[in-house]
Amino acid sequence: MILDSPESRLVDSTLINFVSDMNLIEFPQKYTLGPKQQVDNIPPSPSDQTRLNDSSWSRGLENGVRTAELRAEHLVMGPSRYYSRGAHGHTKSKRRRIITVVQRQAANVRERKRMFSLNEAFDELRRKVPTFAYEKRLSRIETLRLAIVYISFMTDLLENT
DNA sequence: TAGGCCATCTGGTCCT
DNA sequence: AGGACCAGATGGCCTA
Repeated sequence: MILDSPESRLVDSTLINFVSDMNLIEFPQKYTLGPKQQVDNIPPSPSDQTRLNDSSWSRGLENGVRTAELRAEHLVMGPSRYYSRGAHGHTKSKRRRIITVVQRQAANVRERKRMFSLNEAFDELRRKVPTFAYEKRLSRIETLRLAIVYISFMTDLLENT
């Protein structure tokens, strides 16, 4: 967080104390980049333009493909259609929605895009909450909790000035 | 090695 | 009918 004006510097030092005092975040003993950053250098799949900035696209895709292969034996009742198993597998389902493999794949792509936009929002939120530069990347739950505390802190600050 | 975190797939439900 | 949203399941990666 870079702030230039005197007021901003005051707020900035306050924020540093705020972050230091917080018990919410457990600061790591080591501040080195983990091997996960190496994974981030894996080139994106050229076939999917929506995943250009997704760090774990490659391994996730491989994982997903394997998962899909494992489940295909149970879920695919034919060469090109998926059948719903119902809420508990054996109970009678209200509506059985039959979709084609193409529809299932399209739904998977939509879901990936949806999760990607969700993660973009998390990244934006990470940039808004104060952390030390050398701190490890906040997890999603840590980001949410820190944002809650940060908003409460700033609200109190405004009310008391 | 266990646990945390994450990406993805999947099917159910809701909404347009 | 089809898309959005959600939660459960699964497996990989990383760290203590």
